[in-house]
Amino acid sequence: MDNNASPQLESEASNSELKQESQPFKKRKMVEKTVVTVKIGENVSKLKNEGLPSDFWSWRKYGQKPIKGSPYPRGYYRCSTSKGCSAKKQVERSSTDASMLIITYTSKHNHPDPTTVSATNSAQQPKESETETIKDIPVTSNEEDQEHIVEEIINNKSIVTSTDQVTNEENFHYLQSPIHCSEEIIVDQEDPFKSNIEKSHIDKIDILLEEEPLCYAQLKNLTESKSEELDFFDELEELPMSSSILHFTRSIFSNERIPVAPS
DNA sequence: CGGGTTTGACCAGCGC
DNA sequence: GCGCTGGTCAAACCCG
Repeated sequence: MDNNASPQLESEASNSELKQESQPFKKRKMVEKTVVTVKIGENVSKLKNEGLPSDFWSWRKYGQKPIKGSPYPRGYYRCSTSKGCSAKKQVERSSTDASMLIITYTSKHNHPDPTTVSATNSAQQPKESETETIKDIPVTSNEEDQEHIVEEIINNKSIVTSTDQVTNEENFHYLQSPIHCSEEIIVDQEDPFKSNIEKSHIDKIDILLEEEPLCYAQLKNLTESKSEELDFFDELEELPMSSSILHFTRSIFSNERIPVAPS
């Protein structure tokens, strides 16, 4: 059934991977892989509860496995946006820091960005559904704008923290070929919002937030409700992405631009 | 009813 | 060669 299943991906422990289609001489390892480490806060779960998707792509979970050495299981997701899409992601919690999410993206989407498509279709109806339909339409056409904004921010070096020095824009090179890639992008959810954004890019974020007020409101409300924290960890194991995280990941992946830190 | 999640079984690579 | 472990499959179940 799943042909791409043959070149099974290895966990981040193995750095070299391969794409079976073009590299028949090896079986495992060498699939395009991008590891994104996301630091999460309590609010994350809340957003999820609101019905937001874990990503702007549609992901379908097809498996979950306990990982040796980690108390948390790893979830396996496949892109369900398009049938033939081989894009996958693995989501697990860091064994050392439960507040860290390790999201491993593998393969590429072989179809256009859904938000791009929808944006194209609806051309411009920026304010049409933005105000109240966020629950039903988690990804509005506005998000593309937000995406660009966030992407700008990223390119201006605010998101990527730990590898910041290495993966600066000039050092970014984007995955074009199925060569190796075991890189880590630390998306510290608190960092971009607290330190960098609040300071330097507050304006941009403001715009961003204005475009999606509910999202912002949620974020704020989330922090307030403590009882939800438990829920958070509970659900985390299944679907960990928050909208804010998704903003960052979107900005990173939507254009097939996967920053790779040279090893 | 369609799409997504859960979960046990199976398969295959890798290390010893 | 064998066992361990990670990755995938697929049937059953759940939910909107």
